Amino acid sequence: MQSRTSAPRATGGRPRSATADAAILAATRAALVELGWSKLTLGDVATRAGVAKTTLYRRWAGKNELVVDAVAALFDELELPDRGNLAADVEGVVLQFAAILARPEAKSGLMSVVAESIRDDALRDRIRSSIVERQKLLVLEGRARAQQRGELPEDNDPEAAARTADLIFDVIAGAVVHRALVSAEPVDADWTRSFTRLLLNGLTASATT
Amino acid sequence: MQSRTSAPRATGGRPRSATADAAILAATRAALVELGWSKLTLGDVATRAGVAKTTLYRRWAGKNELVVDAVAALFDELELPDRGNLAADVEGVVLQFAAILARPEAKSGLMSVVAESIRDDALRDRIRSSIVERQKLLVLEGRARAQQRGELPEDNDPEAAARTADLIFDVIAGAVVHRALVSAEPVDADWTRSFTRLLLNGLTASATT
Amino acid sequence: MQSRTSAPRATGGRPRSATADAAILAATRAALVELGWSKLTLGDVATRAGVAKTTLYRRWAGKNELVVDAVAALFDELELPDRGNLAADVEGVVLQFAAILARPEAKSGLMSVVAESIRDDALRDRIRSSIVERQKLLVLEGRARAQQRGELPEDNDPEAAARTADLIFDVIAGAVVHRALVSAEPVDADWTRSFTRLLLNGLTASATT
Amino acid sequence: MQSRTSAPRATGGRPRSATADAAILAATRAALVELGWSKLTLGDVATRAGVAKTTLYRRWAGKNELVVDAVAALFDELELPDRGNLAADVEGVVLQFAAILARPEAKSGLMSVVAESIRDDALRDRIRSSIVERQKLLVLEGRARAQQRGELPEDNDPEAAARTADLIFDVIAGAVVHRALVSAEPVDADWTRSFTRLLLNGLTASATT
DNA sequence: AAATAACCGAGACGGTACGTCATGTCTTGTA
DNA sequence: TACAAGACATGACGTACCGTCTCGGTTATTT
Repeated sequence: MQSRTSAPRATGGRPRSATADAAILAATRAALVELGWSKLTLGDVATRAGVAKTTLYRRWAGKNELVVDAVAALFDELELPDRGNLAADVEGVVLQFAAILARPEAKSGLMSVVAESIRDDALRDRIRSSIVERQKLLVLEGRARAQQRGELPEDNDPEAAARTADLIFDVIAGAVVHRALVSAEPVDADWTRSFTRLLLNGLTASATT
Repeated sequence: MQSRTSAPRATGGRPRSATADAAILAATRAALVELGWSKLTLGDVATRAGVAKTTLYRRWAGKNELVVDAVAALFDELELPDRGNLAADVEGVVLQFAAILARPEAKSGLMSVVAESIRDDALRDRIRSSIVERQKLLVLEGRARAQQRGELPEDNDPEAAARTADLIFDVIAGAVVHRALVSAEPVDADWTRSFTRLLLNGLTASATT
Repeated sequence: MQSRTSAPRATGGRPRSATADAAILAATRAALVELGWSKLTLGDVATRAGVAKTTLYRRWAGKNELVVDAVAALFDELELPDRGNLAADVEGVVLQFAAILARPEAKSGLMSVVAESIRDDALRDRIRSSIVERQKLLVLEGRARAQQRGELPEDNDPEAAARTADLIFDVIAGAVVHRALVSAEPVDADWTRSFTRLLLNGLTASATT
Repeated sequence: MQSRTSAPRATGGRPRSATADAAILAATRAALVELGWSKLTLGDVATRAGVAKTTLYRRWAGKNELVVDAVAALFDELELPDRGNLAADVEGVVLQFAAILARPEAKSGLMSVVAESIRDDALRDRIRSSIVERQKLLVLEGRARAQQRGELPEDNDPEAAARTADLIFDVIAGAVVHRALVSAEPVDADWTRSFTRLLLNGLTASATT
């Protein structure tokens, strides 16, 4: 969502085309759907967006950064409406997450940038800040809401609470991604219900153990 | 683990060098460590292996297939020694899996080929048969062992049992991979214990629900 | 002498390097001398010229076209100074032609492109327009001059005159090339005088026959 | 016409297949017609001849030598029947030579091997002995016959006679080849008659000059 | 209004890797 | 020992993209 050069133009000169960014990101997603990550070329994206290749390089450092931004936009729609109880909230976020993962532009792009991020710390940070943290916030928000409802106990030890939140996040995100992209099976209502039951039972039982 | 052309040479002609395969896979892993997936080139692998590029293309269709085979070999060492009880068994396999994922050749390779497999069904099958199914067998084996010990009830409904096994597998593999590669946090004894407690509590509680 | 894309760039974009063409053709001739046609590679020419291989392919379709242009440049120096009489003119052009053929870059290149042109009409046209026609013009010019001097009769039948010119041209060019490249004997003053006497005697005698 | 290893097999072992040589040369000519010199590959020739590539390399050093032999066989049929007078003899040999040059296997092969021979003395000797000298003999034979008939004077100076024969040979062969392969015009009866008149008039006039 | 400055399109540039092909050598098993 | 089959190391092929650069031209702000 953020162009490479975060600092706004200091002084005079022609301002950057406002529409170009959106066109480029849309073109990137379209190219991801048609070609997939590995066949996607920046020249092709530029052509699709009706933009010169140089314009593209002026705003993003490379393919990775561009695709992160293009995919991150898909996660803007993630939110956590209050469905009344913790189980329903979890099922809601799982299904929402799965719905995004089902879209081919997310499928093709997400795993590829994660793969690249393994050897590129800057890219990992970019992914974390624009995609992962946004998901994690939902977990924290859901827990706070459940604590307000009395479904979960208050945090006595903040550090332990953070560790638990990380664990839960890895379990949710990991399981859904693995189901959707590795096992390539649908994340449907049945699976979601079973998974949620497993997770919440584990949580409440662990809390008392 | 398996070259592209599985059928052995029918008739005459010089047989394929037996040592070449191993040299190529080793060179591929070395290149993965040094360069990562995206910078790895087949020409470089050929040079490292002391082999002609054509020899490489004669045996694998491309980079993806080669890397799958090279990475799959890492998972050969996965096994499930009987540690006496279910929790210990789960912790054992999680740590073992995490140990493999911690190796840079696995890190770089695994996610990349999974990302590519999204648009390539043949590749997905190859990954499934040579990597994923091998992991899943451990889950099934662990469950059978736990049932023998009386830690888990016998399967009444085989179909439901299969669904549950799939769920557990996605949760274990997904959580470990997400922790290790996305969150980039260590899968240490602490985390493993917490995760295992969550999983097993969830399982036993869900079974009675 | 002429790059593949004769039309100059219509609109914007970086202009083609002006010096590249000359550098490439010179490098081609140097490589012809050192390596000969069959060992000459475009990659090597590109390296010698300090130019990328793609630049080379952007301007010429392949080895044949490049070598034709490189060799054709050698024939730019062909001219027909007025030596006062027909015999001297013929001897002059024969010796000039032979001097070019004696240069190793011409030797290696000319026969090879002619050989290739047998199966490639476009190449034949290229050779004709940039090499052969230039030689033929000298024959026509020499005849016109001889007619002005009264050494040859005026043309009554233009068509017959054209046929005769073609014949003379094939005889001169063919004999010189065959002597120089097939027989591999020197085209020196003696041979040239004998050949010219044979040709001119044949011409004048035939005209009256 | 001659395999590389002229010495017959000295001792035991499986004898060379007698039919293989002929099959290979025929396959070479067929490939020349279909593909031309530059696209012809030894592997393809071997396949066409139903022969292993190694067999081919055992008998010829490479593409050049093979093609020379294959093309040379075409010139076996050159002969000089006595047509009664010198002009008819010359026209006969010109037309015969042109008929061979009109065959696509000769067109494609001859110029190419000549081009290669420029940088390869061994190849030049091979061409000379198996192709060029055979043509030159016809010139000498024709002259002897004309001298017997009284159409040409006897040789007083043998060295001068040899020089003249060389000149005539270069003129005939060069003109015909240039007409056929460079100008790409037909060597028909008209052209042959004109050329012969030019040549013989030049010869007789020069002799008296 | 003029000058300045950064943007824009187009496209050529030096490179790198691709996947294929041909060369000439070698290793098999069969005759 | 020669043969057919075919794998092998080597290295050129022509193509596609990479990321950079050089153009001529186009907006904006600053003087």
